[in-house]
Amino acid sequence: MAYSRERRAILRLLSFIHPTPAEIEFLRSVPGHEVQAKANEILCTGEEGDALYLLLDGWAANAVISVDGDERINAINLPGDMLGMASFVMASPFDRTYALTAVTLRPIQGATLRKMFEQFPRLAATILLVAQEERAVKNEWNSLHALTAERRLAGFLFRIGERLEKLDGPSGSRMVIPLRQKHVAEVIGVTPVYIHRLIHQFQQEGLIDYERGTLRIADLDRLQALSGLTRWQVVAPRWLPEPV
Amino acid sequence: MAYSRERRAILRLLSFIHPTPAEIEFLRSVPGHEVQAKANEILCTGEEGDALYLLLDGWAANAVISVDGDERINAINLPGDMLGMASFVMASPFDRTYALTAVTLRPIQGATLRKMFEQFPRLAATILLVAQEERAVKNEWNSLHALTAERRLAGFLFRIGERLEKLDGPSGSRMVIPLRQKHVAEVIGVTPVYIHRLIHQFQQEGLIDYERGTLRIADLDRLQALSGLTRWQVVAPRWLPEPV
DNA sequence: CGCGTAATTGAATCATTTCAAATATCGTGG
DNA sequence: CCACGATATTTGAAATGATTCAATTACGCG
Repeated sequence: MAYSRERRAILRLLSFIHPTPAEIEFLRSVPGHEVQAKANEILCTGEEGDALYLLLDGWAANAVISVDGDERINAINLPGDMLGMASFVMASPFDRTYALTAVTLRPIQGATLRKMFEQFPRLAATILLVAQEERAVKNEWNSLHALTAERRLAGFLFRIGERLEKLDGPSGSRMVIPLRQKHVAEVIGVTPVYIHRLIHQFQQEGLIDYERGTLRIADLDRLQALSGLTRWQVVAPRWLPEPV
Repeated sequence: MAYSRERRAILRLLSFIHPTPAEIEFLRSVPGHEVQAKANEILCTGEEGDALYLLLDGWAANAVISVDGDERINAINLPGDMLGMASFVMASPFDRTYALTAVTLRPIQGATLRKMFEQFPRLAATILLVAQEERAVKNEWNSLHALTAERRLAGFLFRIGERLEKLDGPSGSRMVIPLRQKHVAEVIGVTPVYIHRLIHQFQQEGLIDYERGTLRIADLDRLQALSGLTRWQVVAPRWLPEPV
Protein backbone atom coordinates (compact mmCIF):
# COMPACT_ATOMS: atom_id res chain seq x y z
CA MET A 1 0.00 0.00 0.00
CA ALA A 2 2.71 2.44 1.02
CA TYR A 3 4.59 1.36 -2.03
CA SER A 4 1.72 1.75 -4.38
CA ARG A 5 0.95 5.16 -2.92
CA GLU A 6 4.48 6.35 -3.48
CA ARG A 7 4.39 4.90 -6.93
CA ARG A 8 1.17 6.70 -7.75
CA ALA A 9 2.76 9.97 -6.73
CA ILE A 10 5.29 9.71 -9.54
CA LEU A 11 3.22 7.73 -12.00
CA ARG A 12 3.21 10.54 -14.52
CA LEU A 13 7.00 10.62 -14.50
CA LEU A 14 7.18 6.85 -14.79
CA SER A 15 5.53 6.89 -18.18
CA PHE A 16 8.65 8.65 -19.46
CA ILE A 17 11.60 7.48 -17.36
CA HIS A 18 12.78 4.87 -14.90
CA PRO A 19 14.24 7.00 -12.13
CA THR A 20 17.70 6.12 -10.89
CA PRO A 21 18.30 5.57 -7.16
CA ALA A 22 19.71 9.09 -6.90
CA GLU A 23 16.64 10.54 -8.55
CA ILE A 24 14.30 8.51 -6.37
CA GLU A 25 16.23 9.66 -3.35
CA PHE A 26 15.84 13.28 -4.41
CA LEU A 27 12.11 12.90 -5.02
CA ARG A 28 11.70 11.23 -1.67
CA SER A 29 13.63 13.96 0.12
CA VAL A 30 11.32 16.73 -1.08
CA PRO A 31 10.72 18.84 2.01
CA GLY A 32 7.34 19.73 3.41
CA HIS A 33 4.65 17.66 5.01
CA GLU A 34 1.35 16.42 3.72
CA VAL A 35 -1.77 18.50 3.89
CA GLN A 36 -5.36 17.33 4.07
CA ALA A 37 -8.35 19.13 2.67
CA LYS A 38 -12.05 18.38 2.55
CA ALA A 39 -14.28 18.30 -0.46
CA ASN A 40 -15.06 21.70 -1.96
CA GLU A 41 -12.13 23.39 -0.28
CA ILE A 42 -10.15 25.62 -2.55
CA LEU A 43 -6.61 24.31 -2.91
CA CYS A 44 -4.95 26.97 -5.00
CA THR A 45 -6.23 30.18 -6.47
CA GLY A 46 -3.10 30.89 -8.43
CA GLU A 47 -3.13 34.40 -7.04
CA GLU A 48 -1.08 33.65 -4.00
CA GLY A 49 2.14 33.31 -5.91
CA ASP A 50 3.77 30.09 -6.89
CA ALA A 51 1.69 27.61 -4.93
CA LEU A 52 2.30 24.12 -6.25
CA TYR A 53 0.98 20.87 -4.89
CA LEU A 54 1.28 17.25 -5.74
CA LEU A 55 -2.06 15.52 -5.42
CA LEU A 56 -1.54 12.29 -3.46
CA ASP A 57 -5.08 11.14 -2.78
CA GLY A 58 -8.53 12.13 -3.91
CA TRP A 59 -9.93 14.16 -6.78
CA ALA A 60 -9.62 17.82 -7.62
CA ALA A 61 -10.83 20.14 -10.35
CA ASN A 62 -9.30 23.17 -11.96
CA ALA A 63 -11.87 25.76 -13.03
CA VAL A 64 -12.06 29.22 -14.51
CA ILE A 65 -14.83 31.67 -14.06
CA SER A 66 -15.61 32.97 -17.50
CA VAL A 67 -16.40 36.53 -18.43
CA ASP A 68 -20.09 35.81 -18.11
CA GLY A 69 -19.80 34.54 -14.57
CA ASP A 70 -20.39 30.90 -15.28
CA GLU A 71 -17.76 28.36 -14.46
CA ARG A 72 -15.82 26.11 -16.75
CA ILE A 73 -13.71 23.14 -15.64
CA ASN A 74 -10.32 22.96 -17.32
CA ALA A 75 -9.14 19.71 -15.89
CA ILE A 76 -10.06 16.97 -13.50
CA ASN A 77 -7.08 15.99 -11.37
CA LEU A 78 -6.25 12.54 -10.10
CA PRO A 79 -3.54 11.34 -7.71
CA GLY A 80 -0.13 12.01 -9.22
CA ASP A 81 -1.17 15.27 -10.84
CA MET A 82 0.54 18.53 -10.08
CA LEU A 83 -1.87 21.26 -9.02
CA GLY A 84 -1.22 24.89 -9.78
CA MET A 85 1.11 24.24 -12.71
CA ALA A 86 -1.32 25.28 -15.38
CA SER A 87 -1.38 28.96 -14.57
CA PHE A 88 1.74 29.86 -12.67
CA VAL A 89 3.02 31.84 -15.62
CA MET A 90 -0.04 34.06 -15.75
CA ALA A 91 0.30 37.49 -14.19
CA SER A 92 -3.25 37.37 -12.87
CA PRO A 93 -4.63 33.87 -13.03
CA PHE A 94 -8.37 33.59 -13.04
CA ASP A 95 -8.46 29.89 -12.33
CA ARG A 96 -8.69 28.00 -9.13
CA THR A 97 -8.32 24.41 -8.09
CA TYR A 98 -10.67 22.88 -5.56
CA ALA A 99 -11.12 19.48 -4.00
CA LEU A 100 -13.87 17.25 -5.35
CA THR A 101 -13.39 14.72 -2.56
CA ALA A 102 -11.28 14.69 0.56
CA VAL A 103 -7.72 15.06 -0.67
CA THR A 104 -4.15 14.72 0.48
CA LEU A 105 -1.61 17.12 -0.92
CA ARG A 106 2.10 17.59 -0.72
CA PRO A 107 3.22 21.17 -1.20
CA ILE A 108 6.08 21.58 -3.64
CA GLN A 109 8.32 24.51 -2.91
CA GLY A 110 9.84 26.66 -5.58
CA ALA A 111 13.25 25.78 -4.19
CA THR A 112 12.57 22.14 -4.98
CA LEU A 113 11.87 22.89 -8.60
CA ARG A 114 14.93 25.08 -8.80
CA LYS A 115 17.10 22.35 -7.36
CA MET A 116 15.62 19.89 -9.79
CA PHE A 117 16.53 22.07 -12.74
CA GLU A 118 20.00 22.68 -11.37
CA GLN A 119 20.93 19.19 -10.23
CA PHE A 120 18.58 16.67 -11.83
CA PRO A 121 18.24 17.78 -15.43
CA ARG A 122 16.56 14.58 -16.48
CA LEU A 123 13.83 15.00 -13.90
CA ALA A 124 13.40 18.61 -14.94
CA ALA A 125 13.08 17.57 -18.55
CA THR A 126 10.50 15.01 -17.55
CA ILE A 127 8.45 17.75 -15.90
CA LEU A 128 8.48 19.44 -19.28
CA LEU A 129 7.28 16.23 -20.89
CA VAL A 130 4.40 15.94 -18.45
CA ALA A 131 3.47 19.54 -19.19
CA GLN A 132 3.53 18.79 -22.90
CA GLU A 133 1.38 15.76 -22.33
CA GLU A 134 -1.20 17.96 -20.63
CA ARG A 135 -1.00 20.28 -23.55
CA ALA A 136 -1.62 17.41 -25.93
CA VAL A 137 -4.64 16.45 -23.85
CA LYS A 138 -5.95 19.94 -24.31
CA ASN A 139 -5.35 19.83 -28.04
CA GLU A 140 -7.31 16.65 -28.30
CA TRP A 141 -10.10 18.09 -26.23
CA ASN A 142 -10.10 21.04 -28.52
CA SER A 143 -10.67 18.90 -31.55
CA LEU A 144 -13.50 17.11 -29.75
CA HIS A 145 -15.23 20.44 -29.56
CA ALA A 146 -16.11 20.24 -33.21
CA LEU A 147 -18.12 17.11 -32.44
CA THR A 148 -21.43 16.76 -30.66
CA ALA A 149 -21.68 17.00 -26.89
CA GLU A 150 -22.60 13.33 -26.86
CA ARG A 151 -19.25 12.32 -28.29
CA ARG A 152 -17.42 14.80 -26.13
CA LEU A 153 -18.97 13.26 -23.06
CA ALA A 154 -18.01 9.81 -24.26
CA GLY A 155 -14.47 11.02 -24.86
CA PHE A 156 -14.20 12.59 -21.45
CA LEU A 157 -15.42 9.47 -19.70
CA PHE A 158 -13.15 7.28 -21.76
CA ARG A 159 -10.05 9.28 -20.89
CA ILE A 160 -10.95 9.32 -17.21
CA GLY A 161 -11.58 5.58 -17.28
CA GLU A 162 -8.22 5.03 -18.89
CA ARG A 163 -6.50 6.99 -16.16
CA LEU A 164 -8.35 5.08 -13.47
CA GLU A 165 -7.17 1.86 -15.02
CA LYS A 166 -3.59 3.07 -14.84
CA LEU A 167 -3.99 4.15 -11.24
CA ASP A 168 -5.99 1.31 -9.78
CA GLY A 169 -5.63 -1.57 -12.17
CA PRO A 170 -8.05 -2.92 -14.78
CA SER A 171 -11.07 -2.60 -12.57
CA GLY A 172 -10.13 0.99 -11.87
CA SER A 173 -11.74 0.95 -8.44
CA ARG A 174 -14.86 0.04 -10.28
CA MET A 175 -14.52 3.28 -12.19
CA VAL A 176 -16.33 5.53 -9.80
CA ILE A 177 -16.14 9.21 -10.66
CA PRO A 178 -17.14 11.69 -7.95
CA LEU A 179 -18.81 14.27 -10.13
CA ARG A 180 -22.21 15.87 -9.95
CA GLN A 181 -24.09 16.73 -13.10
CA LYS A 182 -23.14 20.35 -12.71
CA HIS A 183 -19.46 19.44 -12.77
CA VAL A 184 -19.86 17.30 -15.83
CA ALA A 185 -21.72 20.13 -17.54
CA GLU A 186 -18.81 22.44 -16.76
CA VAL A 187 -16.32 19.95 -18.14
CA ILE A 188 -18.19 19.22 -21.34
CA GLY A 189 -19.18 22.81 -21.89
CA VAL A 190 -22.93 22.43 -22.07
CA THR A 191 -25.77 23.54 -19.81
CA PRO A 192 -26.79 21.49 -16.78
CA VAL A 193 -30.14 20.93 -18.43
CA TYR A 194 -28.57 19.34 -21.45
CA ILE A 195 -25.99 17.30 -19.56
CA HIS A 196 -28.85 15.87 -17.58
CA ARG A 197 -30.43 14.64 -20.77
CA LEU A 198 -27.16 13.22 -22.03
CA ILE A 199 -26.38 11.44 -18.77
CA HIS A 200 -29.86 10.04 -18.70
CA GLN A 201 -29.42 8.78 -22.25
CA PHE A 202 -26.02 7.23 -21.47
CA GLN A 203 -27.57 5.50 -18.50
CA GLN A 204 -30.39 4.12 -20.64
CA GLU A 205 -27.85 2.78 -23.08
CA GLY A 206 -25.92 1.05 -20.32
CA LEU A 207 -22.77 3.13 -20.80
CA ILE A 208 -22.73 4.49 -17.27
CA ASP A 209 -24.50 4.31 -13.95
CA TYR A 210 -25.35 7.60 -12.43
CA GLU A 211 -26.64 8.65 -9.10
CA ARG A 212 -26.35 12.10 -7.60
CA GLY A 213 -22.73 12.93 -7.15
CA THR A 214 -21.41 9.63 -8.43
CA LEU A 215 -20.91 8.47 -11.95
CA ARG A 216 -19.75 4.96 -12.67
CA ILE A 217 -18.38 3.84 -15.99
CA ALA A 218 -20.20 0.70 -17.06
CA ASP A 219 -18.81 0.08 -20.52
CA LEU A 220 -15.46 1.67 -21.26
CA ASP A 221 -15.11 0.03 -24.65
CA ARG A 222 -18.36 1.35 -25.98
CA LEU A 223 -17.52 4.78 -24.63
CA GLN A 224 -14.29 4.63 -26.55
CA ALA A 225 -16.04 3.55 -29.71
CA LEU A 226 -18.58 6.32 -29.36
CA SER A 227 -15.89 8.93 -28.81
CA GLY A 228 -13.79 7.73 -31.71
CA LEU A 229 -10.58 8.18 -29.71
CA THR A 230 -7.63 5.85 -29.60
CA ARG A 231 -5.85 4.86 -26.43
CA TRP A 232 -3.54 7.43 -24.94
CA GLN A 233 0.10 6.60 -25.39
CA VAL A 234 3.11 8.70 -24.64
CA VAL A 235 6.77 8.15 -25.28
CA ALA A 236 9.92 9.92 -24.13
CA PRO A 237 11.95 11.76 -26.78
CA ARG A 238 15.45 10.53 -27.42
CA TRP A 239 17.15 13.72 -26.33
CA LEU A 240 16.42 13.32 -22.62
CA PRO A 241 19.52 14.15 -20.55
CA GLU A 242 21.48 11.36 -18.96
CA PRO A 243 20.26 10.52 -15.48
CA VAL A 244 22.33 11.56 -12.48
CA MET B 1 16.87 44.40 -38.94
CA ALA B 2 19.33 41.65 -38.12
CA TYR B 3 19.01 42.62 -34.49
CA SER B 4 15.24 42.65 -34.48
CA ARG B 5 15.14 39.31 -36.24
CA GLU B 6 17.36 37.71 -33.64
CA ARG B 7 15.29 39.31 -30.95
CA ARG B 8 12.08 37.97 -32.43
CA ALA B 9 13.55 34.49 -32.36
CA ILE B 10 13.79 34.57 -28.59
CA LEU B 11 10.88 36.90 -27.88
CA ARG B 12 8.95 34.23 -26.04
CA LEU B 13 11.87 33.68 -23.68
CA LEU B 14 12.30 37.41 -23.18
CA SER B 15 8.91 37.72 -21.58
CA PHE B 16 10.29 35.65 -18.72
CA ILE B 17 14.01 36.35 -18.45
CA HIS B 18 16.78 38.68 -19.54
CA PRO B 19 19.36 36.25 -20.85
CA THR B 20 22.90 36.65 -19.63
CA PRO B 21 25.76 36.96 -22.12
CA ALA B 22 26.57 33.29 -21.58
CA GLU B 23 22.98 32.28 -22.28
CA ILE B 24 22.81 34.50 -25.35
CA GLU B 25 26.05 33.00 -26.55
CA PHE B 26 24.65 29.51 -26.11
CA LEU B 27 21.44 30.36 -27.96
CA ARG B 28 23.42 31.92 -30.75
CA SER B 29 25.68 28.90 -31.06
CA VAL B 30 22.83 26.48 -31.69
CA PRO B 31 24.05 24.34 -34.57
CA GLY B 32 22.20 23.81 -37.79
CA HIS B 33 21.39 26.13 -40.64
CA GLU B 34 18.19 27.81 -41.64
CA VAL B 35 15.65 26.13 -43.84
CA GLN B 36 13.16 27.73 -46.18
CA ALA B 37 9.76 26.38 -47.05
CA LYS B 38 6.94 27.59 -49.24
CA ALA B 39 3.33 28.10 -48.31
CA ASN B 40 1.38 24.88 -47.78
CA GLU B 41 4.47 22.77 -47.33
CA ILE B 42 4.31 20.40 -44.41
CA LEU B 43 6.97 21.27 -41.86
CA CYS B 44 6.61 18.51 -39.31
CA THR B 45 4.30 15.57 -39.12
CA GLY B 46 5.35 14.57 -35.64
CA GLU B 47 5.80 11.06 -36.89
CA GLU B 48 9.38 11.41 -37.95
CA GLY B 49 10.72 11.41 -34.46
CA ASP B 50 11.75 14.41 -32.46
CA ALA B 51 11.68 17.05 -35.17
CA LEU B 52 11.73 20.49 -33.65
CA TYR B 53 11.97 23.83 -35.38
CA LEU B 54 12.12 27.41 -34.38
CA LEU B 55 9.98 29.53 -36.66
CA LEU B 56 11.99 32.57 -37.71
CA ASP B 57 9.85 34.13 -40.40
CA GLY B 58 6.37 33.62 -41.73
CA TRP B 59 3.24 31.93 -40.46
CA ALA B 60 2.49 28.28 -39.77
CA ALA B 61 -0.45 26.24 -38.52
CA ASN B 62 -0.66 23.11 -36.46
CA ALA B 63 -3.62 20.92 -37.36
CA VAL B 64 -5.12 17.58 -36.50
CA ILE B 65 -7.27 15.46 -38.71
CA SER B 66 -10.19 14.44 -36.58
CA VAL B 67 -11.81 11.06 -36.49
CA ASP B 68 -14.36 12.20 -39.01
CA GLY B 69 -11.78 13.27 -41.53
CA ASP B 70 -12.22 17.00 -41.19
CA GLU B 71 -9.36 19.13 -40.07
CA ARG B 72 -9.03 21.24 -36.98
CA ILE B 73 -6.34 23.87 -36.38
CA ASN B 74 -4.78 23.71 -32.93
CA ALA B 75 -2.56 26.71 -33.13
CA ILE B 76 -1.43 29.43 -35.45
CA ASN B 77 2.32 29.93 -35.19
CA LEU B 78 4.19 33.20 -35.53
CA PRO B 79 7.91 33.94 -35.61
CA GLY B 80 9.52 32.93 -32.34
CA ASP B 81 7.29 29.89 -31.87
CA MET B 82 8.68 26.41 -31.52
CA LEU B 83 7.15 23.97 -33.99
CA GLY B 84 6.72 20.32 -33.13
CA MET B 85 6.76 20.80 -29.37
CA ALA B 86 3.08 20.21 -28.86
CA SER B 87 3.09 16.56 -29.70
CA PHE B 88 6.58 15.19 -29.26
CA VAL B 89 5.46 13.18 -26.25
CA MET B 90 2.76 11.36 -28.19
CA ALA B 91 3.58 7.86 -29.32
CA SER B 92 1.67 8.36 -32.57
CA PRO B 93 0.94 11.99 -33.15
CA PHE B 94 -1.89 12.74 -35.50
CA ASP B 95 -1.07 16.37 -35.95
CA ARG B 96 0.99 18.14 -38.52
CA THR B 97 2.37 21.61 -38.90
CA TYR B 98 2.35 23.32 -42.26
CA ALA B 99 3.40 26.68 -43.61
CA LEU B 100 0.71 29.28 -44.19
CA THR B 101 3.14 31.61 -45.94
CA ALA B 102 6.73 31.25 -47.05
CA VAL B 103 8.65 30.49 -43.88
CA THR B 104 12.16 30.32 -42.52
CA LEU B 105 12.94 27.68 -39.94
CA ARG B 106 15.86 26.77 -37.79
CA PRO B 107 15.98 23.08 -36.87
CA ILE B 108 16.60 22.44 -33.20
CA GLN B 109 18.43 19.24 -32.48
CA GLY B 110 17.67 17.04 -29.55
CA ALA B 111 21.26 17.43 -28.47
CA THR B 112 20.71 21.15 -28.13
CA LEU B 113 17.80 20.65 -25.77
CA ARG B 114 19.76 18.13 -23.77
CA LYS B 115 22.68 20.48 -23.44
CA MET B 116 20.31 23.22 -22.38
CA PHE B 117 18.91 21.08 -19.59
CA GLU B 118 22.36 19.99 -18.51
CA GLN B 119 24.21 23.28 -18.66
CA PHE B 120 21.72 26.12 -18.79
CA PRO B 121 19.06 25.23 -16.24
CA ARG B 122 17.48 28.65 -16.32
CA LEU B 123 16.97 28.47 -20.07
CA ALA B 124 15.53 24.98 -19.68
CA ALA B 125 13.14 26.20 -17.02
CA THR B 126 12.10 29.01 -19.32
CA ILE B 127 11.24 26.49 -21.99
CA LEU B 128 8.92 24.94 -19.43
CA LEU B 129 7.38 28.35 -18.79
CA VAL B 130 6.74 28.88 -22.48
CA ALA B 131 5.11 25.47 -22.64
CA GLN B 132 2.91 26.35 -19.68
CA GLU B 133 2.01 29.61 -21.35
CA GLU B 134 0.82 27.67 -24.37
CA ARG B 135 -1.15 25.47 -22.10
CA ALA B 136 -2.77 28.50 -20.50
CA VAL B 137 -3.67 29.74 -23.97
CA LYS B 138 -5.39 26.45 -24.60
CA ASN B 139 -7.26 26.65 -21.33
CA GLU B 140 -8.54 30.05 -22.22
CA TRP B 141 -9.54 28.88 -25.63
CA ASN B 142 -11.37 26.06 -24.01
CA SER B 143 -13.45 28.38 -21.90
CA LEU B 144 -14.25 30.43 -24.99
CA HIS B 145 -15.89 27.34 -26.36
CA ALA B 146 -18.82 27.83 -24.03
CA LEU B 147 -19.51 31.13 -25.79
CA THR B 148 -20.89 31.77 -29.25
CA ALA B 149 -18.74 31.42 -32.33
CA GLU B 150 -19.00 35.18 -32.77
CA ARG B 151 -17.19 35.85 -29.51
CA ARG B 152 -14.73 33.05 -30.14
CA LEU B 153 -13.81 34.65 -33.45
CA ALA B 154 -13.38 38.01 -31.74
CA GLY B 155 -11.20 36.38 -29.11
CA PHE B 156 -9.05 34.65 -31.66
CA LEU B 157 -8.49 37.82 -33.65
CA PHE B 158 -7.77 39.80 -30.52
CA ARG B 159 -5.09 37.41 -29.36
CA ILE B 160 -3.47 37.32 -32.77
CA GLY B 161 -3.54 41.09 -32.94
CA GLU B 162 -1.89 41.29 -29.56
CA ARG B 163 0.90 39.02 -30.70
CA LEU B 164 1.40 41.02 -33.88
CA GLU B 165 1.74 44.16 -31.79
CA LYS B 166 4.46 42.51 -29.73
CA LEU B 167 6.26 41.30 -32.82
CA ASP B 168 6.01 44.28 -35.10
CA GLY B 169 5.13 47.20 -32.88
CA PRO B 170 1.81 48.98 -32.28
CA SER B 171 0.80 48.94 -35.93
CA GLY B 172 1.50 45.22 -36.03
CA SER B 173 2.46 45.28 -39.69
CA ARG B 174 -0.98 46.72 -40.19
CA MET B 175 -2.33 43.50 -38.63
CA VAL B 176 -2.51 41.41 -41.74
CA ILE B 177 -3.36 37.78 -41.12
CA PRO B 178 -2.74 35.33 -43.97
CA LEU B 179 -5.71 33.06 -43.44
CA ARG B 180 -8.42 31.92 -45.79
CA GLN B 181 -11.95 31.43 -44.55
CA LYS B 182 -11.40 27.72 -44.46
CA HIS B 183 -8.51 28.13 -42.04
CA VAL B 184 -10.46 30.45 -39.81
CA ALA B 185 -13.31 27.95 -39.77
CA GLU B 186 -10.88 25.25 -38.67
CA VAL B 187 -9.53 27.45 -35.91
CA ILE B 188 -12.88 28.56 -34.57
CA GLY B 189 -14.42 25.15 -34.92
CA VAL B 190 -17.37 25.99 -37.13
CA THR B 191 -18.24 25.15 -40.71
CA PRO B 192 -16.90 27.20 -43.62
CA VAL B 193 -20.45 28.24 -44.40
CA TYR B 194 -20.93 29.73 -40.98
CA ILE B 195 -17.53 31.37 -40.74
CA HIS B 196 -18.30 33.07 -44.00
CA ARG B 197 -21.37 34.62 -42.45
CA LEU B 198 -19.46 35.68 -39.37
CA ILE B 199 -16.60 37.20 -41.33
CA HIS B 200 -19.08 39.03 -43.50
CA GLN B 201 -20.79 40.36 -40.40
CA PHE B 202 -17.49 41.44 -38.80
CA GLN B 203 -16.61 43.21 -41.99
CA GLN B 204 -19.94 45.06 -42.05
CA GLU B 205 -19.34 46.17 -38.50
CA GLY B 206 -15.91 47.51 -39.35
CA LEU B 207 -14.05 45.07 -37.10
CA ILE B 208 -11.98 43.57 -39.88
CA ASP B 209 -11.24 43.84 -43.57
CA TYR B 210 -11.34 40.60 -45.42
CA GLU B 211 -10.37 39.61 -48.86
CA ARG B 212 -9.65 36.12 -50.03
CA GLY B 213 -6.69 34.78 -48.15
CA THR B 214 -6.06 37.95 -46.16
CA LEU B 215 -7.75 39.16 -43.06
CA ARG B 216 -6.86 42.54 -41.63
CA ILE B 217 -7.76 43.62 -38.12
CA ALA B 218 -9.43 46.99 -38.30
CA ASP B 219 -10.45 47.59 -34.70
CA LEU B 220 -8.55 45.63 -32.11
CA ASP B 221 -10.18 47.35 -29.16
CA ARG B 222 -13.70 46.50 -30.22
CA LEU B 223 -12.63 42.93 -30.92
CA GLN B 224 -11.32 42.75 -27.38
CA ALA B 225 -14.52 44.20 -25.97
CA LEU B 226 -16.60 41.74 -27.97
CA SER B 227 -14.51 38.80 -26.83
CA GLY B 228 -14.57 39.85 -23.20
CA LEU B 229 -10.89 38.91 -22.78
CA THR B 230 -8.27 40.86 -20.92
CA ARG B 231 -4.79 41.50 -22.22
CA TRP B 232 -2.38 38.60 -22.05
CA GLN B 233 0.25 39.00 -19.37
CA VAL B 234 2.77 36.51 -18.15
CA VAL B 235 5.27 36.62 -15.34
CA ALA B 236 8.17 34.42 -14.34
CA PRO B 237 7.84 32.47 -11.10
CA ARG B 238 10.26 33.29 -8.33
CA TRP B 239 11.87 29.90 -8.30
CA LEU B 240 13.70 30.21 -11.62
CA PRO B 241 17.27 28.91 -11.30
CA GLU B 242 20.12 31.38 -11.18
CA PRO B 243 21.46 32.19 -14.62
CA VAL B 244 24.81 30.76 -15.66
C1' DC C 1 -8.03 26.72 -70.95
C1' DG C 2 -9.97 23.64 -67.80
C1' DC C 3 -10.19 21.48 -63.36
C1' DG C 4 -10.13 21.31 -58.42
C1' DT C 5 -10.72 23.80 -54.45
C1' DA C 6 -12.63 27.86 -51.98
C1' DA C 7 -16.31 31.17 -51.41
C1' DT C 8 -21.13 32.52 -51.64
C1' DT C 9 -26.12 32.24 -50.93
C1' DG C 10 -30.73 30.52 -49.44
C1' DA C 11 -33.60 27.22 -47.17
C1' DA C 12 -34.42 23.29 -44.16
C1' DT C 13 -32.92 20.88 -40.16
C1' DC C 14 -30.75 19.79 -35.93
C1' DA C 15 -28.25 20.30 -31.51
C1' DT C 16 -28.25 22.92 -27.74
C1' DT C 17 -29.87 26.84 -25.05
C1' DT C 18 -33.09 29.40 -22.72
C1' DC C 19 -37.02 29.92 -19.96
C1' DA C 20 -39.98 28.48 -16.44
C1' DA C 21 -41.66 25.90 -12.87
C1' DA C 22 -41.53 21.82 -9.78
C1' DT C 23 -38.94 18.73 -6.90
C1' DA C 24 -35.03 16.93 -4.47
C1' DT C 25 -30.93 17.36 -1.60
C1' DC C 26 -27.59 19.41 1.45
C1' DG C 27 -25.64 22.22 5.06
C1' DT C 28 -26.58 25.29 8.71
C1' DG C 29 -28.34 27.65 12.57
C1' DG C 30 -31.76 27.65 15.99
C1' DC D 1 -33.28 17.29 15.49
C1' DC D 2 -35.96 20.08 12.60
C1' DA D 3 -36.82 23.86 9.56
C1' DC D 4 -35.04 26.74 6.38
C1' DG D 5 -32.67 28.59 2.53
C1' DA D 6 -29.47 27.70 -0.97
C1' DT D 7 -28.15 24.93 -4.50
C1' DA D 8 -28.74 20.87 -7.64
C1' DT D 9 -31.79 18.04 -10.44
C1' DT D 10 -35.74 17.17 -13.33
C1' DT D 11 -39.10 18.05 -17.01
C1' DG D 12 -41.45 20.26 -20.95
C1' DA D 13 -41.78 23.68 -24.51
C1' DA D 14 -40.12 27.53 -27.28
C1' DA D 15 -36.24 29.83 -29.26
C1' DT D 16 -31.68 30.11 -31.47
C1' DG D 17 -27.05 29.25 -33.10
C1' DA D 18 -24.93 26.49 -36.15
C1' DT D 19 -25.07 22.66 -39.45
C1' DT D 20 -26.36 20.46 -43.51
C1' DC D 21 -27.78 20.32 -48.13
C1' DA D 22 -27.70 21.99 -52.61
C1' DA D 23 -26.57 24.79 -56.22
C1' DT D 24 -23.84 28.74 -58.14
C1' DT D 25 -19.84 31.59 -58.70
C1' DA D 26 -14.99 32.80 -58.20
C1' DC D 27 -10.21 31.82 -58.03
C1' DG D 28 -5.54 29.64 -58.67
C1' DC D 29 -2.71 26.36 -60.78
C1' DG D 30 -0.71 23.33 -64.22
